[in-house]
Amino acid sequence: MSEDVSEESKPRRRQARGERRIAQLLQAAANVFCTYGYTATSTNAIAREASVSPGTLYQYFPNKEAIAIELGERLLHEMREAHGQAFTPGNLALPLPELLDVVVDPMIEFNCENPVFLALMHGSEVPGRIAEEHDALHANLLTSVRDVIAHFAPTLSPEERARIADMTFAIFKGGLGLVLAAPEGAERDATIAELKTVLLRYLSPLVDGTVTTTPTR
Amino acid sequence: MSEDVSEESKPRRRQARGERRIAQLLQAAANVFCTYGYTATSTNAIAREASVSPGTLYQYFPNKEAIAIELGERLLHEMREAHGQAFTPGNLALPLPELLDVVVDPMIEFNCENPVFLALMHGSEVPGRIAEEHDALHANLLTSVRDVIAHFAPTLSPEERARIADMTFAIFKGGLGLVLAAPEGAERDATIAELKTVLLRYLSPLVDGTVTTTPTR
DNA sequence: GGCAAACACGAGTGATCACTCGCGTTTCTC
DNA sequence: GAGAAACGCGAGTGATCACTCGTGTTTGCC
Repeated sequence: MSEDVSEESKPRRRQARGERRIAQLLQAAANVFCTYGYTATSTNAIAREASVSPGTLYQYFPNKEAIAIELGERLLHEMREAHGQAFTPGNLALPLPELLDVVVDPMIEFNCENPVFLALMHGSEVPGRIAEEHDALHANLLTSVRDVIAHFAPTLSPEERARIADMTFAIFKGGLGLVLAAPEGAERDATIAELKTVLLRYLSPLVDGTVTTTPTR
Repeated sequence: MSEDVSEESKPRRRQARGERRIAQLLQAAANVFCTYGYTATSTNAIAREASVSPGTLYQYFPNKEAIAIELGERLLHEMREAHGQAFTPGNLALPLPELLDVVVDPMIEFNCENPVFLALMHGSEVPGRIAEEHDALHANLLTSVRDVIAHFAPTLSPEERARIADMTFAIFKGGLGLVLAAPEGAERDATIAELKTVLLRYLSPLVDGTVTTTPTR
């Protein structure tokens, strides 16, 4: 109450060693979450992966959920940085194929380098807090996609735009799973190209002014 | 060894009441698996959902995994029945839009009526046995899709066909999630129609004899 | 009706998990 | 270099879970 603290009510001073331990523990948690999922992962397993005692783990995190939350928040922060520039208004002037590159590539790269992100954000087994933040991110991304669609196809009704945005994002998520499953290298690149082909064929008719009815017939 | 049994080594005679209990327990298991996921579901919770004591549950299933396996096998069996006729050679003669209807509709209907199927087959938290059977089904479906693609686009290389089949299936899975998330009724129907539009726009160029390079430009 | 077997129960059991505590070590501050 | 505080440890604790067992009830069969 009357304390003079800058950030929180608990003025816990961290040493450099502590920060390193936290990073090490989060990295270990990411590994085991990735392999076994959140629920099936024990805190002792995280500590073991980090070559640290259970007591040490609990010096930095009050409980198991807090580990996932901190990990999720850091990933979310990185994610926002990585994709934040993708939807800048300047990119709206790009033609569709180039816009797809600009938006899809950083998203895929992020998920390739942080596979735990999908593992954490996906299951219904994750703690409520993570799910909430994921929903918020999801909603943000959907809004951006809707805006892009509104820019390319202003004549569509809001319902149709929403449906197309949902579908576009669902396609991306499905393709992202394929990309992550593919071995790195030429095969992964080909899968990424294929995903862009899908999106392009789906969205191209909108740009050309056509309505949503069946094309090429 | 020397016993005269018709089906298994344990000639356990089931009464009608027992069969009813099994169905009741599997239904209860489906409900809780759907809500909380396999790992986070306790056997006591399943018994409680079925209004039955834990001891009764273990009279019919040797362990928790066996419940999921039996449930999975029954679903897999239903699924094979539901989709078995979809890929019959006769349907190959259909034009693409009608073929899509014939294949996609029963698949979606099955998953709408058995949402636990996706829940069980999806997570990396499921017991190994379920994952194996799911992989087998997945491989079967992919082979069927590959065959259809080979029929419509015989000039493509096997690698390209495999990639396109993978992508087609990934799109379907992504769209299926959307369909299940949509409220039943007009909105769900519209989502299904949109999913078919995606698949049609993606696959149409193959039928027209075009190669995989970017279209409409 | 009477016997055997299937069915049903629910308190109990051992294992495992998230989490704690007391104590020893390292690092910071003066 | 001395005191304080952060760090580190790992055996321990209570809760929960998968699963069992002894006992009582219902059902099928003669």
